[in-house]
Amino acid sequence: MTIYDIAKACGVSIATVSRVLNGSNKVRPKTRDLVLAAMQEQNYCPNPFARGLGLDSMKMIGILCEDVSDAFFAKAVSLVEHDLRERGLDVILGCTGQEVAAKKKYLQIMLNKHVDAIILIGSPFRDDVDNNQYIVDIAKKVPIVTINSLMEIDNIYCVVCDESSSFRQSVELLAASGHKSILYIYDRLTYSGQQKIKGYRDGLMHMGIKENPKLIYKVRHTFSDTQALVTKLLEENLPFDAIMASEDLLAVGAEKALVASGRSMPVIGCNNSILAECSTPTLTSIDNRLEMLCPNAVDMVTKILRGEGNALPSKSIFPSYLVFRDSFHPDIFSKK
Amino acid sequence: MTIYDIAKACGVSIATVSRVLNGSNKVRPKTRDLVLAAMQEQNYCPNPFARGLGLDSMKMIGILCEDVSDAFFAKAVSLVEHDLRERGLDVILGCTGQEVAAKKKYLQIMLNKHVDAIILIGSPFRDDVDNNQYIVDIAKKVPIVTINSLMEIDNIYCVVCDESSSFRQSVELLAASGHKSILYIYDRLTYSGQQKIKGYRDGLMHMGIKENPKLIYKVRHTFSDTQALVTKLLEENLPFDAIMASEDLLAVGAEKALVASGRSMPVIGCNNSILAECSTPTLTSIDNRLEMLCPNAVDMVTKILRGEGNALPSKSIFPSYLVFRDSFHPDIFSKK
DNA sequence: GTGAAAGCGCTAACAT
DNA sequence: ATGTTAGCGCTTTCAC
Repeated sequence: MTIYDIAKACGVSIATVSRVLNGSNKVRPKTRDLVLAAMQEQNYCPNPFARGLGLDSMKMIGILCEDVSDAFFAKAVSLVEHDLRERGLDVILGCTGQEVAAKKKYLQIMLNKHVDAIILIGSPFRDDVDNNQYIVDIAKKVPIVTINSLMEIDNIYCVVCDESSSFRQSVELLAASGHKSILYIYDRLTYSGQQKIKGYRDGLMHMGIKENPKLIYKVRHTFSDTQALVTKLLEENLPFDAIMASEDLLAVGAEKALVASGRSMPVIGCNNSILAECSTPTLTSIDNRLEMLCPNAVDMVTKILRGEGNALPSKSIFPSYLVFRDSFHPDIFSKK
Repeated sequence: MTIYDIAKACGVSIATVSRVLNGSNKVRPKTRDLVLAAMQEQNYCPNPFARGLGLDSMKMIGILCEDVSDAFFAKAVSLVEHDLRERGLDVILGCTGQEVAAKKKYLQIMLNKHVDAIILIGSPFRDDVDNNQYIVDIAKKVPIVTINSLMEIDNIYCVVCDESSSFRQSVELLAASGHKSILYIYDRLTYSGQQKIKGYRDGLMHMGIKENPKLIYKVRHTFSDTQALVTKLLEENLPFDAIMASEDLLAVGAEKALVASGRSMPVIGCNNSILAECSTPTLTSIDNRLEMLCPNAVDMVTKILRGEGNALPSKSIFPSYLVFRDSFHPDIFSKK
């Protein structure tokens, strides 16, 4: 079933069929209806490869993230996919893992597949000169929209959440309620990771608290490692009276350690994920607004594809906010 | 950069270039090396659309699931993507949601995109005659491999986990340790959902326990609804002394209700997800072996694409197993 | 073993 | 408003 069959059936040329296919207005309504009817009847569907060949586009958007099995990325992919689909855009998914080499490979794969645009979720590159150069080159060939990652590169549009301010606010609320020795646990210093710790430090500074390097720990991105760490710190009697973590997963590990040791203190996580709801106590968490970032990113993509890229902000910053649950509430956790 | 450029640079015809591109053996090694070198040097990469047009294949596999933001689907997608990628196959992702109409639409989209195969994760269709007919038709046009869904349809290969037996085993272990009034909470009766409840019932029967319909509840796929339900049942003094749930998410909700009410009894979930590790108490859960199912499914896809489909089992069944954690251990939970 | 040439199904410039 | 035709970049007969 090709354009030729439809043309023949309607007694018109393939050009006319192609026109109605592409919604050209240079076709008489009556003819259009005729063609449309034939398409309907014969259940015609244009060959995407042929179309791709001609237009150099198959209306596919590459989505790259480190790991869809992670709740944060999974949610982002889900939101993005939904919105892209609504606009008739298909999603080709790549899970890069954390290695820079693999990420480059994936970008190249997307490029080779001639995707119309790439949405990068999370911070895929370090700020090494080399790596930046690489992505600069890619961005020259295909528009890139990043979600929660910031880079000042031509043809790259960044949609980020200002997590920093909520981290800062958290510190301030904790300090205001008497908790000034705040353990900070993080796993990685991606763009987002840097913003978070910056917020933590800003908060300390603003409250006139001197940063204590012994209260800052880097762990692997696992629940159990964090649990083990906090358990150890508690045993060592490291003096801290609150815990903040860069991710819910880590925060939950910390909570487990607290519960096991019979201790209690405020804990604040980030991502406002299902883990925050399920954990015990339920976890106060920073919501980084994927529900806003993702649609916004998709919106940018569609505008870029319409050629309206130059009317778009290179950075869009959304506010984050704190969702209070049992692990910390500003009212109830004041030290007496 | 096209095949013509390479041909010109090597002083051969495009046919020869095409041959080395496709690994034909009808080309002299020396010529091959020449062409290969030129490709390397000029950084040539074949246009996938043109290739697609000729071969009617872009080496893309459609992956369909209801919702990647769900931990179970996310894990499956992650595993499948990884293995497909290893074989040079790309993933085009579709999140269908639960409505049958949407699922049909997505299948059609994949068909229209001329994917080489479709991997269906979870049970997408009910067993209505109509719906089956629909997927029968699709399966005639593109091979389908399902993960954790069973349908006896030509050209559909099913890779499933026998969750039933672990549900049965769970009931038996519970009963053996004195817990014979087992609350069963489920959200949906997909293929997998049916197997699970069947296992529950088989277990009861095997242990000579009469099934009590008042102990079986259907809830929405949310943590909080389950929590609310169990809280209510506890308040009503419904007599049950253990809880099984079709999913970890529900089981965690049940645990929350128990903890809040100060009660304690065995709880068993399913999926062995991160939730099972993070919850309090940690959740005994049934592992449905995605790590085995997914690679197996991908393996089938590659074989089908090589034309070895007829040498493949139409159903592959993997065993599940119980992972014991704090919420139930056969040794420690015996009623005295 | 290699080349010439005919498609694959569509888009778009050009002609009418 | 509609038709003709030349590509798009590759695969694949069919000759040689």
